[in-house]
Amino acid sequence: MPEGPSILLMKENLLPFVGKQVTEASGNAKFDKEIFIGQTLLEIRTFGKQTYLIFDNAAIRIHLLMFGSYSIDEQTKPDQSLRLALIFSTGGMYFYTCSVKSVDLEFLSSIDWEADVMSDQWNPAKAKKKLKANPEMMVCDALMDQNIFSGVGNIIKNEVLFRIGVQPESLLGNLPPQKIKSLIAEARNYSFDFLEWKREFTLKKHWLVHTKSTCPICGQKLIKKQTGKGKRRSFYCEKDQTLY
DNA sequence: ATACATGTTGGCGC
DNA sequence: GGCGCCAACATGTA
Repeated sequence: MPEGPSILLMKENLLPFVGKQVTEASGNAKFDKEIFIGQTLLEIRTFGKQTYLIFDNAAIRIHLLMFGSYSIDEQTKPDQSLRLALIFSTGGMYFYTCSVKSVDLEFLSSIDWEADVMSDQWNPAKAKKKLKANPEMMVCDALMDQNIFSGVGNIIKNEVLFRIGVQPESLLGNLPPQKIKSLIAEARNYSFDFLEWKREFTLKKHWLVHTKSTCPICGQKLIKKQTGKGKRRSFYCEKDQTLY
């Protein structure tokens, strides 16, 4: 489920509940669910991989992490994995094996919404500044950094780096300006391609390097390696992706 | 069946 | 106190 585009799709699916009143709240998430009963869901906002269900006095923050999932209108998984269920007169939303907590509305204003690569508020110039401030950082870590590219996950990371022909362990400070530019542009572009492919259930078919073994350009064997401080797996072509 | 994976956090040691 | 590294967690799949 979890990279930014998938979360945007989840939001779309939850949208019919906006304007509706919560009639029941349950699940094993450890926070005061009762206070949301009788409250109207005012808005759903996403920030990268996070989702905020916004009510009058507080918001519920949901993060699917690696294995989280959700369903609508019907509980589809064992009770034990149900973190949160919100029931409305028109149906319900169910969240499983994820991080759920309540945050006050003030918290929302502390979020740097301009860091969300899929947001209308996405600010490429600001991203550029953040990259400039970290010349020693590897580009693979930069892409995964939720303060810089909120919403980007490991799949997007691998595909973006292939698209722009940059080796994952390249240092930001060594990247030529036009590579920085395409890095920022493709982080957003690929996320939207991901969104459309995911919507059509053809995402995997479009992977060029992620989980692949040969380079689609030169046919050479791809390198599979844990890279960066995050030690997340990278798939890349030594020939078609330059180490800066 | 064992290992690994679309992710983050909290705790430990320095 | 702050930083960095790593274990822990959770579930489906190969």
